[in-house]
Amino acid sequence: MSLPHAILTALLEKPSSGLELTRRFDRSIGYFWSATHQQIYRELGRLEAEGHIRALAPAQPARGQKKSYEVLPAGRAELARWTAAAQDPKPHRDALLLRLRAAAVVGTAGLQADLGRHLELHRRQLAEYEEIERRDFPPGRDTAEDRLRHLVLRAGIDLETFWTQWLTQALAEVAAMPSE
Amino acid sequence: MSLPHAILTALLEKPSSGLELTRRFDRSIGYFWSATHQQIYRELGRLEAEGHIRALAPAQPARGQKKSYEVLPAGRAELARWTAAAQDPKPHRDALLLRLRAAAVVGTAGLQADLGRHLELHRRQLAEYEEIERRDFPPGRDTAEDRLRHLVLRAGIDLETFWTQWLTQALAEVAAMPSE
DNA sequence: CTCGATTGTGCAACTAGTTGCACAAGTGGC
DNA sequence: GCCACTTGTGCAACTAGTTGCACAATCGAG
Repeated sequence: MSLPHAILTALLEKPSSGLELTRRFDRSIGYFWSATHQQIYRELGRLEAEGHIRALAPAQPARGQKKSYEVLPAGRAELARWTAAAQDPKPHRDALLLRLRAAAVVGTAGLQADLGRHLELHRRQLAEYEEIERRDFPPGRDTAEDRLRHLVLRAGIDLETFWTQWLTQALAEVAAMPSE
Repeated sequence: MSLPHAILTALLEKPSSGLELTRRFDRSIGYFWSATHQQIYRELGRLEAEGHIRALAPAQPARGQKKSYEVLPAGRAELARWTAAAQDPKPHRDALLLRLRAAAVVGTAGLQADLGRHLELHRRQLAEYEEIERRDFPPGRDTAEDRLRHLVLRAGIDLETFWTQWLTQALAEVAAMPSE
């Protein structure tokens, strides 16, 4: 139940419209929370109904027009409450690890190509995060907020680094046992 | 849509009853796929209806009794098909990273305790995986299946290692900015 | 000026996973 | 003998996330 809180965080960092939020969720926010535009619009509606956010009146109201939202005090309070509350980690599920384990039983035929594709995807993601790091966290800036945000980005970078290494090794293993 | 395939993999490794599966999902299978007993029973029913698995007749049939399942050829074929099929990685969501990012905006008050709790949980999980590694993968054994399964376990170990390190660092950062 | 592509917003239906409960059968203590 | 506890199985309702579609406004090319 964290999508509303992800949206509150994003809106506190910068008031945005649904589409702007969608873009930010695809970019930097994506490394700890992802959401489609449909989810986001639905949730914006709920948050507004609950009085946690409100739409900023556009210059000339018209249909099909950008609506920007800002967080109300009640929304900020809810986010602070949620952030401080104890929460159990969600169990993880990783289809790729499962497939490798399955391959130990039914054979590795056909697996290699997709492992390579995943490796490439993770490499690209890693490059993107490193680009964000260069742009948003140049050496020198050192406020408390920056250090926290940088720490979160580092998690994204280190995880992608791990996956590229692991997939490289997995590919080598699978290549060494042709189709079994 | 991978729970059925997780169950097929587990049953191929060793035919089991619903409860035995539940236990195995809580233990070693848990590091790449988790499921509750309710999910497992529901899915066993579906897999049986589809002709992918079948119940082994118990010695003396009675209600409320263990039913063991084994995989049929159709089930094995379906698992092989799924393993080889290209699949896009699922977007990840991590509430803890989100909370840290939120804390950069609304303050870190109250966060420290839960970070410590998570660190402890990951330490324990790590210890458990390392125990499994010692027990199931002693040096020397080297079949193809073993190498694949060991690789999967290594992913679990390395990820837990990463999280313990990251959380240690996060705790240090948060401690250095008291309540903000 | 107009038609097709893009931008921006949104509903509806579906799927997967979670939570809460129920109930039968066996097991150990008193 | 019976009551509380554990084991094993399962249904039903709910929640979160995904997929598929729709439709208005705007913008750029011919």
